[in-house]
Amino acid sequence: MPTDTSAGGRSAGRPRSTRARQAILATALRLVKQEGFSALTIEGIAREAGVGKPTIYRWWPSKGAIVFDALQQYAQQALPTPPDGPLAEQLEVWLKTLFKTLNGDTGEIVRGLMAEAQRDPVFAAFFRTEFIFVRRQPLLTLLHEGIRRGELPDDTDSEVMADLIYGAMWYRLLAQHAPLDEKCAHDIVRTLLYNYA
Amino acid sequence: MPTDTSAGGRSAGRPRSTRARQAILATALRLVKQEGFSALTIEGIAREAGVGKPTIYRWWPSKGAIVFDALQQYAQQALPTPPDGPLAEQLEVWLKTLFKTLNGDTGEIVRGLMAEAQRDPVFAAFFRTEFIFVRRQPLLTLLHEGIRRGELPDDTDSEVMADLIYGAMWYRLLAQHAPLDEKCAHDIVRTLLYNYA
Amino acid sequence: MPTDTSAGGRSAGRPRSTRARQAILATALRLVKQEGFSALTIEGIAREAGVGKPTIYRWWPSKGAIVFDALQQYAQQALPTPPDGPLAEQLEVWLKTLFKTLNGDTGEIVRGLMAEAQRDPVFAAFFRTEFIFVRRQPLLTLLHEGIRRGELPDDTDSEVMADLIYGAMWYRLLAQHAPLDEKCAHDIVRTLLYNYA
Amino acid sequence: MPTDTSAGGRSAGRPRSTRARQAILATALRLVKQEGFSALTIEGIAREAGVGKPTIYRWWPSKGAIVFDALQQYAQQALPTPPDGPLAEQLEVWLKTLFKTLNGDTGEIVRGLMAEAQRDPVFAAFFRTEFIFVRRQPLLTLLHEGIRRGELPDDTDSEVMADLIYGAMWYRLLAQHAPLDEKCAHDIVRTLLYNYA
DNA sequence: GACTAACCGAGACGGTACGTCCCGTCTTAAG
DNA sequence: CTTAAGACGGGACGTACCGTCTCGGTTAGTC
Repeated sequence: MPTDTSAGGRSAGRPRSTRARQAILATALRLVKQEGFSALTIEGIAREAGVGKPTIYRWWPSKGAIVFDALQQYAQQALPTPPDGPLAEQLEVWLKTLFKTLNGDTGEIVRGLMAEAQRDPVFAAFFRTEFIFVRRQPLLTLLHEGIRRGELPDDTDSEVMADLIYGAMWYRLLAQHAPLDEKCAHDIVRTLLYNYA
Repeated sequence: MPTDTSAGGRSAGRPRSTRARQAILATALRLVKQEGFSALTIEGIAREAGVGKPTIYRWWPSKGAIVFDALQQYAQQALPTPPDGPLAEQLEVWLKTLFKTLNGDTGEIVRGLMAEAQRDPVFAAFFRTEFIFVRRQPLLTLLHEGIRRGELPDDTDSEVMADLIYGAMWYRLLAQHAPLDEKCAHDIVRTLLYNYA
Repeated sequence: MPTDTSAGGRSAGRPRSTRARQAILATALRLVKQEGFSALTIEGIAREAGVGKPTIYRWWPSKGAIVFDALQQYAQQALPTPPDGPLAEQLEVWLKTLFKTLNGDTGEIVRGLMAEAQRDPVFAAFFRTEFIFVRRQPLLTLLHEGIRRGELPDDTDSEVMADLIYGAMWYRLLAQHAPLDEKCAHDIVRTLLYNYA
Repeated sequence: MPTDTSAGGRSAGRPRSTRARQAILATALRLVKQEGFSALTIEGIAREAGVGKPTIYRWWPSKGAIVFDALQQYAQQALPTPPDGPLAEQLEVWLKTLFKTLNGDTGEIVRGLMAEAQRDPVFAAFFRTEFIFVRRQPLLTLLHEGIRRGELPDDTDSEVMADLIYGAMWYRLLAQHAPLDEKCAHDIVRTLLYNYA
């Protein structure tokens, strides 16, 4: 999280152990996949990673922060921008890719992070800034370009549009009342862009 | 949750104490308001309610179940069906009422319940059935009638429409990146029903 | 302890810092007075003295060794030999002086050192040699002279006599069941030398 | 320590587990013999005794308190009063018995307790009352009777006499500069009662 | 009106994890 | 070659809750 591994202006002292950092992140990732986010404990990570607990607390303030970092490494490649084309098509492609990654360990992890944000206000702020807003941006860009190209009305509120799209995703992810499949991606776009499609 | 207060087919013995049940729910509600969902503990409820821990475990399987029951008592009246009128208007009124209740203790509680559902699969199933689906129903009804009245295209997928609407709500509630205010309610409806408004 | 401050046969390199040594001993003394021996930590000394932990470990093997050195500096002047006179009088004067120094920080430190010796056999050996035996010597000398002068029977076992005198002191110091005051000094001498006084 | 195992006026609740209490004391005793007092940890006792840490903390405030209780069970029989006879003889017999028990595990334990008393003022008070004073009493009684019988001068200060005797014992026990053997017992008595022996 | 079964409060139990402190060792750059 | 700095693996600390258990004591029905 504030895991500044770059030496920065540091002048003296033993440098931070890369081995420890990697072991912690890898172990956290492994355990969260195996046992689920809520069964993950800092004690457990330390034990399995062969690392002292204080080493973890020195660098991460909470379980959520560790898992967030682990996830960044795990799925570091940003979602690819969809190829040029009609907005509806771009959105659909983009959503299908997104949903695919969420139908696996990533989905489970992301659900856990959102749950953690409900119980830890400090992590919530971090999560909002570093996850929610970061992931919203490409979608907003896509929408803005759609507006510019005249595929959406000039007065479209792209923020609300983004809330509708990402909202549907989170809702299905968290409530698990329906799958995040290709049909879902298609239907969302079709419903939102009905009269433009 | 399985809070079967009716004696059922039980034959004899001391009946369940109403006092204990009420004390537990009231205390849970008070504590969750005071300290937040994640600070709530069964131990704490028992202590403050003057009740033995086993009495709680006898009747509720988890913290989430208690809070769910407490919430049902607290806000038992269902959201009133909006008066007849154009769908866009009905939706907007309905959303505004809904958002108003979520900007308070109820919002905090509901966030906690959703977070709890991420960590407890048993509670998740219960929550989905008794909360998610139950709350979706009135919205679906509203949408179906809109379709019937020709205010929405015949082939509108009301399920996806509900996902978009409720999704936006949950997304803002959980990510807290923007408020659930009257403008939000208005914008959601306007964006979704753009060409019909 | 093995605080060999003389450069010895060392050949080159940065010489040992006098500043560090003095800072460590002074800080240790200050902290042990402020917080007590058992609250003293090497980490704390390093922090307060502005010194690296390894610097401490390089020169002292244990907490006890540091405090011992600090005490030596603090109360370096040996107890003055009492003026000539009857043995009983000499002993009483000597004990009164001794007890006075023990009713203060020195007492607390010495108690801590003895406690430390119970848990660290290496320090125990050092403490026995450098403290216990060193402090016994003047008393034994006094007793030997008393015997020589005929104030004690020829066959007096001065070792046991020293055990009785120092034993009473340690016992009161450690068990704290009675004060180490002037009356105590007087009574010890009177009781031991009853028929000679 | 306040280990009131008797039910007392208790009215409700699961009764204290005798098994747990015995396992804790037995394990503590075993470990203190094996590893020494300072290597003993509450965590270790809990682990080896198959007991939860909180169960220990519920009943004993500190490591010292546990070991004290364990010692009481281990060596519960009081030192037998020596048979009638001349005071010197009684004292010598009594001391020899006492020293014998201290040349073994008991001595190690008692040393640890005294060291613990130096670092924990609460335990120190307890130890003084329940150990120091309790053990002094029989010695004082012996001395009083000696005075009554005229074997010691009427104005003998039995408290100081007790300090000398017990002091020598503690001094040798803690400083380990000389053994607590039969010769020592004999010499102490002979030196103290020189002109009466 | 006694019986009796299920309930109640209380609270101890074996556990697990928490987050902190300090240990003694190590690895740096600076002097 | 020492120093200040500070990270490291490790281990114990004392606390909070977990969910289970075992009590003695109510409290209705049912016999």
